[in-house]
Amino acid sequence: MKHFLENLNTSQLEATLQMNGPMIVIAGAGSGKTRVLTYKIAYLITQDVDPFNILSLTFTNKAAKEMKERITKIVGDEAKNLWMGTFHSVFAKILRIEAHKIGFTANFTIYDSDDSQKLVNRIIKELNLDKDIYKHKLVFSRISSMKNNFISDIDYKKNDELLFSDKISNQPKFHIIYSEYVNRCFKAGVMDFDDLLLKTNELLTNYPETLNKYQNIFKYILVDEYQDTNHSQYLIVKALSDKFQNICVVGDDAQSIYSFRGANINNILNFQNDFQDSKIFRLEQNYRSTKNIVNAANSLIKNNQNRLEKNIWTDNESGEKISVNRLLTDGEEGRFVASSIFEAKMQYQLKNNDFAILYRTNAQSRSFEDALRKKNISYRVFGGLSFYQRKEIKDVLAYLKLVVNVNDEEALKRIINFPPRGLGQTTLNKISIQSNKLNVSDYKFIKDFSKDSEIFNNSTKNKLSEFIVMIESLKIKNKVTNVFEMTKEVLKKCGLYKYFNDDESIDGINRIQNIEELLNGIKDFIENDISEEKTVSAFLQSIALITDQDNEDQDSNKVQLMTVHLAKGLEFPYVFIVGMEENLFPSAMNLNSRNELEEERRLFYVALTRAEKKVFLSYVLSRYRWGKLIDSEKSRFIDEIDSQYRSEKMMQKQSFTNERDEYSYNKVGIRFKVPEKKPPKNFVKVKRSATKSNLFDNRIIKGNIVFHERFKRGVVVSIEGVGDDKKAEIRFDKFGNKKLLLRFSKLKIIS
DNA sequence: TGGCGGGTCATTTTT
DNA sequence: TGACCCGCCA
Repeated sequence: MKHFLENLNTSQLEATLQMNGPMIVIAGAGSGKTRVLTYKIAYLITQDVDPFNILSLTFTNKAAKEMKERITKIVGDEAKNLWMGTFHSVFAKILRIEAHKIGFTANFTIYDSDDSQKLVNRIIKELNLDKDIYKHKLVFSRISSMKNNFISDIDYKKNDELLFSDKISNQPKFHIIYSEYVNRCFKAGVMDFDDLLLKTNELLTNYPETLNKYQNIFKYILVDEYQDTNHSQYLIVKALSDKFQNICVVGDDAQSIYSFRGANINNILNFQNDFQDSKIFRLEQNYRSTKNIVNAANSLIKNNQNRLEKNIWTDNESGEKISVNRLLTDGEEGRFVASSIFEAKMQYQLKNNDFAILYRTNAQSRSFEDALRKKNISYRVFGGLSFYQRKEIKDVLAYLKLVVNVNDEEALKRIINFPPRGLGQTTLNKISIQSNKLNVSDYKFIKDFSKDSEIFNNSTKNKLSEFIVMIESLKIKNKVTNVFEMTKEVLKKCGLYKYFNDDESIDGINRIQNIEELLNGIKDFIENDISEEKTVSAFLQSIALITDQDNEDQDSNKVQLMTVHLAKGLEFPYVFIVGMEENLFPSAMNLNSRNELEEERRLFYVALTRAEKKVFLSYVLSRYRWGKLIDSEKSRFIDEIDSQYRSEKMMQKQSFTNERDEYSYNKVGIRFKVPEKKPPKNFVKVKRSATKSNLFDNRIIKGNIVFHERFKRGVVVSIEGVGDDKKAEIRFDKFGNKKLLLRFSKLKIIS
């Protein structure tokens, strides 16, 4: 058998074999950086480095999982012992071990940004601050940015400069919100996403022996996507690697696109100054794209001043020039893309998933969805609400969180009156005031003090005590059973199942299905997850830091629609980059400084380099934004691509003006009449989707006998509506007549 | 207590 | 345009 290292080119091999000392791998798009990272770790293991001593940090759970699998294939099960994961998940694990040192218990729960924002919002209200001046979203993002820069609420109060800038921006009370937020999280025994990094830094700074312990564990540290690390992450990496200095970071400054979340491109630009005697490796051969695409991307990124010099090249074929297309409106843009996909599919026998449509903002997806649907091309929109962010799922999880950590304020607030049990806003306000006064959590106040309190009437006292009894009994049960049984118990005992079941609307049915999906997921966790623990706590930990991007049917044959940000790290044969207009891409909000504009340009660079075979750019002359038709002009980025790598086509003015899509166009841009519009058949729309459950079969016709997961067997009485609104009235054997929206109900046609 | 309607506000978002 | 939040009213 060929040795695994023989799969590498010279520069990849050099980077892989360099074991010790600080090193940086500057890896251009498509240059095999993941390969180097995996092989490097595999190589370390074959050189007798204990996997327990290797820490490998990635930016997504998916990336970590894939990398671990690939390493396992090379070195076997030893790979299971690697410390591999996202910054957040690895340090959450460590924080649980060390929790007592920083005043937490190992059972701390984690607030997602939704929880955090709600808390900030409540604090602003409680402090009687003007919500138009203190906008909770902005306040929270400032808190987040402070934490990411390792500025605690205490540091903040001492910093005259920051306090002064708050005065100038008319938000002098910001520091009060900040510290109240921090205190409330502490009292609730929760950490938010940023805390997982901030508290890790506090731990490593304040406890030298703990720092020493982890320095000795993590003898080798590898960081992927280093260009997107923030200051907090930088400090952690720096501290942990300080003893052995075996630090390897991999990244591409040209693909740094998350500065708005605190990522600091200077981390990668300054690496060589930060780490003395570091070695630098460059991966410059691109294996992904055609010469035209690589050269076009190079010519674009040259316009950035702030970058590391490199020369990306490829041995691949020249390929076609980048096609630049001007359309009249966003509607036409949609139809243009759909027709182009349709034609290319026919002409070259391509599949739907050979195509991706990338846009700057989620709101742009609509015109493409409409057009693809009309052309009967199935597609999938990525992004949007994830499964675990859905209301009904968060409700169930809130009960589980409360069982693990009764002090979790957001969890309690979420479910104390859900399903409704007569504990409304008035009661909650009273509880808040009292618990704040006594400086205890709401739960503790209700449990220990509400009985003797004069402020509640007897009926409220009874309801409160019933609630406490319910939670306490769940806690007892939780000691002896697993998360699956617990969830079923919660659904039954807390009235959730009944509540959702009583709702017979389409939404209600959909909710029940989501909850069943959750149960399936939990069952899967119990049966298949490698960790031995099957507790509620272990389950919550496993989902707290995941998004369900990877929860999808990967190989499904659909055109993929997503933002450019989401496309990072992916590749597609044919890529449409749409909305190439000033104020949209580059975004109007990032035109105020060179740094902002350069990030937009890097974003466009990322978009271009996703493509293997061909790139289509499009821009329109006027577009609907926020309900208004506004004039647009061509993005400056188009002209920044060297003209020898692009070919501009101006569509004839009339070519895409027909709203009803009776016309299409041929290769030279002349319109022709589409023979006849057929009703959509077999298309799939998964808008803002995250589950597989939204698939539906549009072939259903009157008279079909169908099977529904919940209502079992039934006969289709009638069909009404079209597209997304298509509904079927079905006479179920056991449940009577129901009208179901086909796009939600997983109906199987029996005959 | 919760349901409706009007006013407001709009990027990107691996955790 | 549409999603979301808040406040008013039943």
